[in-house]
Amino acid sequence: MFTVRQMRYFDALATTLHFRKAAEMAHVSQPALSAQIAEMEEIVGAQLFERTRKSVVLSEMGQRLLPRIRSILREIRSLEEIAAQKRGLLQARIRLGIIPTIAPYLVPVLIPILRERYPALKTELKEAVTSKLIEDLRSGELDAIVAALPIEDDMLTVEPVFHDRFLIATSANDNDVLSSPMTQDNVAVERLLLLEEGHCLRDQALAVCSATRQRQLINYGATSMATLLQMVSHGMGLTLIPEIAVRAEAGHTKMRIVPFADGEPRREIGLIWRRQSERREDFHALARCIAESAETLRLSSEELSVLAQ
Amino acid sequence: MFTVRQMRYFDALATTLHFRKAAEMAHVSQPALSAQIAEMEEIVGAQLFERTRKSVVLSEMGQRLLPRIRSILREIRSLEEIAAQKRGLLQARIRLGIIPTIAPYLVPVLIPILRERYPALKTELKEAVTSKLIEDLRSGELDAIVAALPIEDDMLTVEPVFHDRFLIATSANDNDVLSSPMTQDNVAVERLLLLEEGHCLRDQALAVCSATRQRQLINYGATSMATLLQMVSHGMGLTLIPEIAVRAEAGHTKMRIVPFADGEPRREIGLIWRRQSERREDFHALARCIAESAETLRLSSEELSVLAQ
DNA sequence: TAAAAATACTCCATAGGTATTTTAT
DNA sequence: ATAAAATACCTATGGAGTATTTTTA
Repeated sequence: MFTVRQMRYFDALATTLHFRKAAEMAHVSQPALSAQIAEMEEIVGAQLFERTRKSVVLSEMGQRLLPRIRSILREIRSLEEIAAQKRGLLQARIRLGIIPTIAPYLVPVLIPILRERYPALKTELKEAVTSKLIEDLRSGELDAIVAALPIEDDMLTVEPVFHDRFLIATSANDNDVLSSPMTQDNVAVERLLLLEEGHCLRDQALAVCSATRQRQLINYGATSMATLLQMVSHGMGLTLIPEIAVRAEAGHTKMRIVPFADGEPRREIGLIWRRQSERREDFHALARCIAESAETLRLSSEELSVLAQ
Repeated sequence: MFTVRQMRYFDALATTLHFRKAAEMAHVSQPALSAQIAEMEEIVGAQLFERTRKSVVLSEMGQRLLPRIRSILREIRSLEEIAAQKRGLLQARIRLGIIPTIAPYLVPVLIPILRERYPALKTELKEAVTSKLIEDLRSGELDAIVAALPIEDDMLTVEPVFHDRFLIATSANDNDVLSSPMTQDNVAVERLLLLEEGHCLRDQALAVCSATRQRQLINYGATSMATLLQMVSHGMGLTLIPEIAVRAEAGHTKMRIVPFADGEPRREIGLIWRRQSERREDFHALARCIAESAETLRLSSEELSVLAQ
């Protein structure tokens, strides 16, 4: 009979209706997936998918099997979670995804806290943009993710964990911000540097800085906060920096970092997991640790005044 | 995560609570099963079974997993059956178990009928005593079995298919049966030859021949109808022979075969499958073929009078 | 002809088997 | 001492990967 692996591949192919994409989703090569699908068809003695040049569609038999296989995979996932729920909180492995504008700042603080408080916990971390993380979360590749809200997904449960203020980062010899305090309206959009497409922070920055004048944008997407801030410190422009990133990034570069003069633009960071997950308690405990970690990254007014010089 | 195979082994071990027996039930060696259970425990990071010298018991984690795993295995079995239900009747593989006192006579007739009527059908046959067949049927190793009724099992559905008369077989030079026609009461129990323990026909023969005088039994169990009838034809005693066996067995041996003078003792043969099986239509079709096969094995009165000489 | 799936092949990890040891009563 | 499970060790197979061919719109 079918193996669990075969059913996973079947599910992927039924979802994508495309061998290469299904293989990608299943993290295997296309021939590996083809072989397993062929093996399944051999077993039932009938085609599961009808292939033509431009399309792959479920055969009648495939349609009959799909809901059952999905249901089995769901049950297996729930089995995994029950197995993970050892006695007690956070005693098992947790596979956590974190977006790139949080991970490098949060992780060095979070991990020691977890290690001290839950020594039996094994953490596996993955850094990727929100859309990729959500995909992996839904597929069961990850147990939970840390990302910026809002996230709307029927399959997922979202718990807000902390707020992260946006500040403005400019070159240290740039006096604009001192002469005329920056507001969300008067920020020099034509000098605004952004992360590359896909990062939620890029979109948030645009939303904050009255993105009506988007035509004037510098069309260069940095691949990480660190390179973005390198650019800023070399006088190439200015950018939004999340508060949690400041201490790590501002230390070794000559930058001026100031709050907005009007209001407090910020992003809300949440912990997200599959709705049917049986590990709610685990995730709540984890969320508390994350909130604590974020707290330690918050800047005091003394630090802020130094950075604004 | 677990493989289907591992879950099957887990189920077997949770059922038997004995590694060797579980391995037997799963048709693998004991170390193979041990290795897979160890692998599962490695995966969850906890013991699933607590082993002591005299007992294997489910751990707390094992208990938590067991119902889920059973449920997954049930779903997988149902998946198999849906897959087997190709369009149309008997188009798929059918794994059929038949008891040893039927198989050699029925199979040569049944197979050609099936091959002609359902050319797409793949049959896999297994011959074993009823208790073994029921075990394999329940475990999903077989799809259906042919055995003597009654069979009482909540998990199974029984369909009566045909009746099979019992006749008396004696050596050709044995004149007892001619001088005084045999009845179920006067049969010479002290000369009655039987199959070995485990065969239902042995018990039926005893029931037919007023088994009140069981002390006088010859304590020799033949391993098959053929050897039993060899013994009879060599004058070692007499035995009950099912009608379906007569033509095949009486041809090449010097035996006298006569009906009982009183009544018509007989066994009822049925087709049995798992209650939740989705292949009822397949099984009904198969039952019809079996009934037809049995019909062709029935003896005419002419044949009977020849055999009685 | 270009994209997609199938095929060919090689390699390695996994599961299986047999023989043997360890363990607990 | 004995029965049961674990371990050691070897083998075979299944599934993976890369490279390549076949297919069809």
